[in-house]
Amino acid sequence: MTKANKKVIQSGKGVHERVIDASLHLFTQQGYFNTSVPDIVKASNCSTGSIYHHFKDKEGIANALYESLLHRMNAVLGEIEQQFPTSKQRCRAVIELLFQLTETEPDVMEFIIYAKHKEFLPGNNPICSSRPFQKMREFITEGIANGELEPIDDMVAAASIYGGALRLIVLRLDGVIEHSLMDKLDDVWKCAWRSVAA
Amino acid sequence: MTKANKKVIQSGKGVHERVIDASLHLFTQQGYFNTSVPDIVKASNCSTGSIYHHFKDKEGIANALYESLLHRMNAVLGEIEQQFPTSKQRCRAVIELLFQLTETEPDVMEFIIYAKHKEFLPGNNPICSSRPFQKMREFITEGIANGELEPIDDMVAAASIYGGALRLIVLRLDGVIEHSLMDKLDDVWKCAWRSVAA
DNA sequence: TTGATTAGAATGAACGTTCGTTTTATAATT
DNA sequence: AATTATAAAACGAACGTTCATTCTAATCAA
Repeated sequence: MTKANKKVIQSGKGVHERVIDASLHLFTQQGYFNTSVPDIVKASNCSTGSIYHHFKDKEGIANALYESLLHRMNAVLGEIEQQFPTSKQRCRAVIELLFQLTETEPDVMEFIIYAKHKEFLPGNNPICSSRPFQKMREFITEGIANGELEPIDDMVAAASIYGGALRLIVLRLDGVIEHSLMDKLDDVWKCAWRSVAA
Repeated sequence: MTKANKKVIQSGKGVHERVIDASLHLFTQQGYFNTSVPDIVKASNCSTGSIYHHFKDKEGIANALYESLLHRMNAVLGEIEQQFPTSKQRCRAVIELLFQLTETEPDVMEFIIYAKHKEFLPGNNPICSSRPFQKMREFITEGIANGELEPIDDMVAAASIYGGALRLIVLRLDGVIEHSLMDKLDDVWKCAWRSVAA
């Protein structure tokens, strides 16, 4: 890697957790292939041998990281499913979750969005980039099945909203459009969302 | 790389062009870091020395590839600017260009979208993923400046449409949502676009 | 012949991984 | 309670491999 990446994980946690934390940070900051195992060693405050005691190989770290985030994400999605009875409420909750994540845990969000990309993780893990969106589609499909949502228009509208949320996240991360315009778009999408799901 | 990637560039072209062609294909197929220089040697039917005679290093190949695509893209955008006088027409043309590219030259499109990602190209080249979108914003800004477009609503709407186009491309590439739904979304966006830019 | 281009073997640095050892934690025995 | 025994975990130097790059010889074009 290029320059010093000072963020060193505190030593209260165990090796597994420290490596996962460090990897999430390094992989999202520099990418998988730009992050060497020695980099992870330094950032996690663990030794090489210790890491290879807990993980099969470098790819194993990435997989464990993915599992960890998927697990967390599934837990949150499960809560949403429990807490909200209707499909509309659930969809809204997922969108709000995504909005919230972009602000509170950008690393996680970037991982969710980009993890599928060929050079972010070795191998193909199509699911990992789209878990919340998969769930979203489930909600929509169920809602249509039990008559909560109208078959065509609502589906398109909801999918449109969900697409909008994704777009917002992608663009915000990429810095393609500036923040003031982004805020206006936020309003547009929220307004559209309200009209569909209110 | 892992398996044989049979696509070999024809020998009618020169070294520079063959390497660029092969790199575009390999980088978009496998990614920059998964593509070794020997891979490029095989795919381009050039020798190692020949490649290093024409390019400074591997990163130089990626940069030249980027320059090449940027050049082509600027040419097309220039034509659009010449051909269409109004901002609305120009914006529409850019979107149509993007739609068209996803079908005729998926490699180029994938490059435009993903080139900025940390692991696709070394270094940061913020411009390269967003050239058409930059131009789009120019058109919008100009349109507002000379009164062609209404300051607030049209800007948001147009940006929304352009975001939609981007979203379509991203999602189609990722296969996140299936094609039938995608077609419906296409209709939604085209309809929205018509109402704004007609 | 001379300079530019091509060729591919040689090189050295960097990487992921392994391995023998040491340390720490837990259990068993006296 | 003190000592020994056993296992798990941590360590980091060393290894083999791969990669980008260089180098020297061969080839082509003028």
